[in-house]
Amino acid sequence: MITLKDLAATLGVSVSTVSKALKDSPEISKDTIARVKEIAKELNYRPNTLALSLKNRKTKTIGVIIPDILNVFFARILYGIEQESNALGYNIITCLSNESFEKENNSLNLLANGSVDGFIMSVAQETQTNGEVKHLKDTINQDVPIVMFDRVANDVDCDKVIIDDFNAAFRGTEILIKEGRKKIILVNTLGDLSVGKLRILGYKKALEKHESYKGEPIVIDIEDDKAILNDQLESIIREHKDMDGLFCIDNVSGVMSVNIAQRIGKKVPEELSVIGFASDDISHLSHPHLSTITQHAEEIGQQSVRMLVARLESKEKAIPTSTATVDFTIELRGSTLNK
Amino acid sequence: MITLKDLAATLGVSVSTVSKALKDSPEISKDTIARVKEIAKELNYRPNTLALSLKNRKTKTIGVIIPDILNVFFARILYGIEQESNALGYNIITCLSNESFEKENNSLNLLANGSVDGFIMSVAQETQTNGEVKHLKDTINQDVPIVMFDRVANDVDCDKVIIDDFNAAFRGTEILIKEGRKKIILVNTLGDLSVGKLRILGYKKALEKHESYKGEPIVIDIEDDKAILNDQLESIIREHKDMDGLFCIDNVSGVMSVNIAQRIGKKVPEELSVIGFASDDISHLSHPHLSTITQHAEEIGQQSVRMLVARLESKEKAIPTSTATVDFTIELRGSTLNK
DNA sequence: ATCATTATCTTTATCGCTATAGTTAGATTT
DNA sequence: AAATCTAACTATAGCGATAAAGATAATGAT
Repeated sequence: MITLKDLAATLGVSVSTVSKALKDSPEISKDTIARVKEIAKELNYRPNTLALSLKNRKTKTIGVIIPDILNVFFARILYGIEQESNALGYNIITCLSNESFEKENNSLNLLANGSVDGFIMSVAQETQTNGEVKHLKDTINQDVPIVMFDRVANDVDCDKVIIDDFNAAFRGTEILIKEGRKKIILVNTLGDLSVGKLRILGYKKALEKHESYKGEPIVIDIEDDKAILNDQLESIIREHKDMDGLFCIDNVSGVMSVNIAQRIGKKVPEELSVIGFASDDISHLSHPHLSTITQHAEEIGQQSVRMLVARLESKEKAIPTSTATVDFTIELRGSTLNK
Repeated sequence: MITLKDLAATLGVSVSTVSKALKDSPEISKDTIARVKEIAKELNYRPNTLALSLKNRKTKTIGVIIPDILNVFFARILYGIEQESNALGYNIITCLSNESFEKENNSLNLLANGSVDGFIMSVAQETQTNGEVKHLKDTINQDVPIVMFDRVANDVDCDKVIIDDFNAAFRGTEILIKEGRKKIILVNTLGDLSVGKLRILGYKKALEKHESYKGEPIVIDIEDDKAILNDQLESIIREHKDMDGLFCIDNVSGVMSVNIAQRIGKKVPEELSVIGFASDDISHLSHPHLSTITQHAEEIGQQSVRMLVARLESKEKAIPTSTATVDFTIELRGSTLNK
């Protein structure tokens, strides 16, 4: 690695002259500036970011903690985070918590010591289930700001970026109701994640609000294990012969359900209308294509970065925290009647 | 942020005493060690990684450059990289090149100045198409080692981790031949990526080798654009009425093809046998499920980390580079006759 | 009692960089 | 010609941490 010292030695001047020359300081003669820059280019000098970070007490680096990178929703968010970070001159250090509290905690501790200027994260499932928040609060108290997205801890005061899951599910359910469906079932693959709970609430609220709908809400919890997902869904579809509306709140079970229903002779959308949540393009993998409530995952990532950077670069230190809501869109395809 | 200096001030001792105490140095009395540790814990002291990296001239950080994080294959590899890095005590800085040479180049330049100890990367499509290698060689010449995975630059001398794509395609094609298929078509969605070329070669070689197969190889290039993939595939299936074997070399078109064929009345696997490449679980999204050549993506990531860390931590500086081949497995499901 | 030895700390230098505070020699002022 | 100024540098300190070298007092050896 080439350092200022090396350049100084080659040129026979002092280190500080080189440093200043590279910054076009008026203290240095044009001639020297030119010579320094030439040799710097020739030797391919690159300032050591570490040293700069140490000196400036900021790293221009964001720590990102993703619960599950194999989930396309999160992959897309990471994509958005990376894009926007880059645009604003920041790098990202990515950590994957794999839904584990311990890994999440480790990552925070490991990086909250000057390695990153702040965090962007979605809370791990385990953390959320156990209601752990101390590690999050501690980090913030050490003056390392956190922006949470999607899965947020309500009792932690920090910037947040969320989808209006309640409303999204409400609107999605309404579509089925307005088709005149009589028995609309919600299949929950999200366990007790905050977003899942909100979606279930939205679904229930919609059924409640529309007097035309006579039935009770039916929420069926199943496991999000790809090996058995198919079988679980098939059982549900076979058992509930009179089900004519199906609301799936993840991004795989909807596609599967359409395919299963078609195969076992339950016509979609005539006999069964299906709507799902989506953050990727697999809606094309069912026939008919799945109607979805589409989350703008990249936008969530971008927005998170913007909020964090705004805080990091703001002059006043104590801007109040805020929560941004990113829009969703409803994309109707062949699995519902509406077109 | 709490520093050694802070601890030293609180305790009324020197900075180096604190430093040594925290490392249980025999130079420091047990009593002092205890006092130091106690206050360090109380104030939640965490050593500044930046300062350590600067001092030690190593960062325990790996730069990872991923061409396309929305591709599940790469997401899985990242997953493997993160896991193994973590296990070996390394952090990762993730950059997404989005298949662009410029972004790839920028990332290398930005980090190859002491910010990372080495890189793990897959070459961007643009880089590969244009045959750019200078930036890669430059980085290595600056003593920042690179491990390339999957898409590798043949004329760069560095550690590599690959799938034996040629052999994988060869074996996959053989399965169709042995079923007695008479017209086996390969659909290429990978443009001129190195891995695509190898797979096509393997396919051709298999047809050539088996004298029982009379036809010529047919390679159809289509675009990997999700919006039109469906239509493109449907056209192919409709046009080639006598096609009875279909080899898809990415991880989506196979699933789509099975679904399309079934829908338009071409029975799978009786009239058309389909096999695809896969790195994820979408094979379950077709009916019958897609038979696949499965890449062990996580393993590729893990292996890459192991090779890089071995080089970084080796005493001798000039270990010769090597290329590791990660196994694939052939998983036969319902889209082929074999069971 | 004198010198060497320990135990236990402190000082200093260094990693690469920058900001601040010197230091020259030559030009300008009076 | 002495005093002042300015252009163009150099030296120093500090970011946080550590290793090497130095310091000091108490202990032990002879």
